[in-house]
Amino acid sequence: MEYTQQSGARDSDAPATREEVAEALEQLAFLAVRHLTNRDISFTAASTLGRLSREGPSRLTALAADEGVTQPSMTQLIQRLERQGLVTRVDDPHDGRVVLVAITDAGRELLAERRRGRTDRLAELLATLSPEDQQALATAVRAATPAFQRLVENAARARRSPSPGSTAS
Amino acid sequence: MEYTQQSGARDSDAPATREEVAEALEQLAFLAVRHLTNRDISFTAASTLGRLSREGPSRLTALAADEGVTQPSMTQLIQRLERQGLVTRVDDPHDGRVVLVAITDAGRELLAERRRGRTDRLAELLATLSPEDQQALATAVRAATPAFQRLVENAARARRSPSPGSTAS
DNA sequence: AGTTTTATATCATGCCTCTATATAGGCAGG
DNA sequence: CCTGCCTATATAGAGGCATGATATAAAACT
Repeated sequence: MEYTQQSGARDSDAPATREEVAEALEQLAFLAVRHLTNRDISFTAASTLGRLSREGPSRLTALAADEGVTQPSMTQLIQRLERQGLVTRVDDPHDGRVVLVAITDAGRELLAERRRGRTDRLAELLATLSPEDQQALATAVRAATPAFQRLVENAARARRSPSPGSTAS
Repeated sequence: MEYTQQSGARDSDAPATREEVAEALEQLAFLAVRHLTNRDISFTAASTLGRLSREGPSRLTALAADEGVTQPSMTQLIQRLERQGLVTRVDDPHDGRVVLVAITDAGRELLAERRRGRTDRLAELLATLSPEDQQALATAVRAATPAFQRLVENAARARRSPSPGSTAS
């Protein structure tokens, strides 16, 4: 419908190119991993805990599929988390093969703690910027959030049912 | 990097708060780690290769300090990278203790390949958005880039000389 | 010359993931 | 019922990636 914009020409007033967006995201990934990462548990561990927190008790295989790791990896991860008291495992009375994994209060507390830590560090970083820069970031974030939410949603969907051409290198 | 559901609709005319910016950056970071990460080599390995590419041959201890890992970790990492042909080690004629690590052509090619892969995946993701959303994201990225560059710069500086209150949880 | 500092290597350990394979419960067909 | 298949989870073995403690050798400093 409203595709009046898409011309082939690219002058200095043109919108950011795809490469530009890619560059920004790469820098952000770098920033995130370098300055926002806790080293207490792994990324997959934290992501799994978050999922258990949001979605409730789940099967091992479901978790493995959602997190994009193999089932044995998830078994080991859950064993470690259980050893740390962050999750518990309950047998499913309806199916003797199934183990349901649930987050514990300690697990929730760890999530909250990590979240606080990240937000605090981010606040420290933002505080190093001039008010104008802070304002610019805030405005850009507001403008981008709706589109970005959809992007994240699509990314999650794409992961659940990957298209044939997208092989992770 | 777990993000809980944004509860409560946000007043669309209110300015973005620091928490809002933090939230958005966290989500963005999550997306980047989750959907833009290659699993061929580790983050530290990729980051080290990138540094060697940008800054030329370096000492082991300098690399370890810059990447925030211990010297033995860097020694092992460099050994692996050398085994893979991505870096070479040269003795420093001026100092018999020193080993200078340099990236090889294969290393540069790997970096370029990873970059292409990320950009391609990002292009796939962006293509799932409406033209309006793509436009909104591109504009926001362009507007945020200068401030974000300074944020990254400050973050790197903060890492080199950490302030007393910022302990990684 | 002797001590200390610097640069790197080695060792033992633990996390995290993989592939391949094993066990065990559930479900059908005969 | 029991044989065979599918599904859910566990185990074994291997490798990458990080750690702390310690060793070795070269340089620097008394």
